Order: sequence, then C-alpha cells, then structure tokens
Amino acid sequence: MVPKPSSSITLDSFDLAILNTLQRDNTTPQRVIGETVSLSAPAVQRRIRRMEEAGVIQTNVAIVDPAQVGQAITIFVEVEVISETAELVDAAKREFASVPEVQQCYYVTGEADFVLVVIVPTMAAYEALTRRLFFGNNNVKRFRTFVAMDRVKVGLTVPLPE
Amino acid sequence: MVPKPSSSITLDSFDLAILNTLQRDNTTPQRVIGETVSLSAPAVQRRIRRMEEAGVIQTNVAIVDPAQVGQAITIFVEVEVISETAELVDAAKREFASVPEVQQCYYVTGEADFVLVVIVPTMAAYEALTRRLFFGNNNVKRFRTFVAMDRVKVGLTVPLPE
DNA sequence: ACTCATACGACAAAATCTTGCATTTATCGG
DNA sequence: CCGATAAATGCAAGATTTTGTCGTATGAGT
Repeated sequence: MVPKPSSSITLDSFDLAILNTLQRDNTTPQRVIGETVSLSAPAVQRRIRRMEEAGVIQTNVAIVDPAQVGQAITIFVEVEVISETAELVDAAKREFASVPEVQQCYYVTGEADFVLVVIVPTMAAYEALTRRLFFGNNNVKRFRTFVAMDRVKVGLTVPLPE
Repeated sequence: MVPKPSSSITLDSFDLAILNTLQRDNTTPQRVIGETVSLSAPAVQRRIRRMEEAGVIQTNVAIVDPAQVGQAITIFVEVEVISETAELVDAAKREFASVPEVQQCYYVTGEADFVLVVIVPTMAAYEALTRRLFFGNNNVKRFRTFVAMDRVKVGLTVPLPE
C-alpha cells in the first residue's frame, strides 16, 4: 500500500457506498461489499485501488484501545504562540507532529493557534511533556489543558453525502 | 468481526509489536508480521484474534481524506454547559454522539465541559449545526469555535511502551 | 457510423487466511 | 528435582479472498 500523491478524482455513489463500509470495517470481504452495492467483487476491488492511489483512502489501520495498553489519559491542549511567522509556525508543526504522545495536531484560527490531542499513561508523564514541549519552547505564550474524563465518541469517520 | 465485551488481557512484547504494525497498516500480511516479530503466521493470527476479542483492537477501518469527499472543514468546539447533573450530561453525550458531523466528542475537565471535533462541507453547514446543537439546547451556556487551517497530524495511533 | 476510452462481469491463478494436530515450552505441585 | 497439566508454538492442509486476464458493453467524441 504505497501512499501515492493524490490527484483528485470524482466519486460516484458506488464509491461513496464502498467508503462508508470501509470506514466502519475494512476487513469486510469485497464479495460482501459487492453484494451490498450491486457490483462484482473485482469491480469493488478496482474502485478501492483507485481511491487508494488517489489518496481518498489514506490508510488502513487497526484502532487500539489506549486504556488497555496502559495509555489511559487523553488530554486536549490549546496552545497559543507568541510569534506567528511562517518559519516559527512550521517549526512548531514539525515539533508537535514528531512527538508520539501527540496523537493529533491542528493549526487553528481563533483564541488559540494549535490544538493538540495528547495520550499519556499518567499525569506525571503529561507534566514532563509540558515541560519539554511548552515551557521548553520560547515561542509558546500560553497553553490550556483539558483532561478527558470520557471519550464519548472517538473515530475518524467522515460523514459522507448520500 | 464481532466486537465482544472486553475482559482485559495481558500483553507481551510480541503483542505490542504486532499492534504497532497494525496501527500503521492493518493490511500487512500476517506472514510479514510474523517475520518481523519472529513468530509463525498462525501464531500472529491467534494473537490478533485474541486482542480483537478482548477489545484491545477495537476496529479495523479505512481512513478517508475528508477534503476529497467534499467535507473540507474541520472545526474544534469547546462547549460549556449550565448544569452538570448526571442526567443532563448523559443527554448531551448522547446527542453529540448521535450527530454524524461530530467526528469526536470528549467530556473533559477544565474551562470547558465538552470538546468536539466537527467535520462539515461549508461554514454555512457549521452555522446550521450550531443553531441546532447549541442554540437549540437550553443547557448550553457557551461554545467556542476553532477552525482548522491545517490538519498537521491526524490519527488515532496510540504510543506503545517498549 | 466509427473509434477510442472506460468500466463491467466471468473465470483462473496467486496469495492470504484459517484450522487441525503433534510438539515444545512454561507453570506448578509433589 | 521431577513429572503432570496447561498454554503456546510451528507445520501443513484446506478454505477463502485477492489479484490478473480476457472478452464485452456502454458513452463520448470525431
């Protein structure tokens, strides 16, 4: 599965139906998908490959329960930076993205500049991370922490038209 | 793939290595995984199934690029509620979780009570969603919006020990 | 009307996944 | 220290899925 550069393709309702299935369970046999969307299995397979090559399907992954691997704490962090020059912002992006504990990182507008989703085993680990990532960064003006008590809904499912 | 109720199992370094592979690409053949962790393919397969039954592996999904399916805008929302009684909080959880545009929902401590990750095709759609979800809810005191300009890092990969 | 491009289904081949079974390894009580 | 039981492994056969090839149908453009 080589993540080729995407070149934007058009999707019909067959593709969307296939995506909707794969978004929920990508172990579904192509034969079964074919039955539900009224196509042959090879046709389904061709469409899947096309969407993978175009980058519509970015990756196929197993989703792991953090709690069961000792990474029980999910934390949101809003980060505000001092200077928003392109270089400094890019540097921050690269630094945040390179940290394994940072599960997600978004560059946003509004009262904050970055929003991070962090996964750590203990609050002590989080504290150590803040020292390294925020207090150790001259360009971080302020950050706000939100500890998750309940992961009500977690996923990367995209609402699809149709 | 039946998502059975989990009953917490112990994981050894073999399991963690397998998880680390599947987290990144669950289409990796078990034979290949076996080679990298020094186990036979059936042994790998049995471990995977055990972890699926125990809920360590929650699901297997394809990750779709929102931009390529016309859902280009990612938005963070911090929601603050008026009353935090158990019933009202549960009601809010259920309502947020039921909305397809709400990709993720966390109940958090701190200056906000909920954090949402929302995916919409247009700002108009977001505005309509806020009317329905926040202005139409008596228990919502205030919400703050952060529009994502760059999805720097997106995923549900859990940092694994070892 | 013709041609080319695209997508389809059917079939066959290759690869992968699954299962049964004998053996090895680990644990625990004697 | 030794033997019995339980758990996990590897190997090999069988079932399933995925992949590739071929011929055909549908549409767009000439």
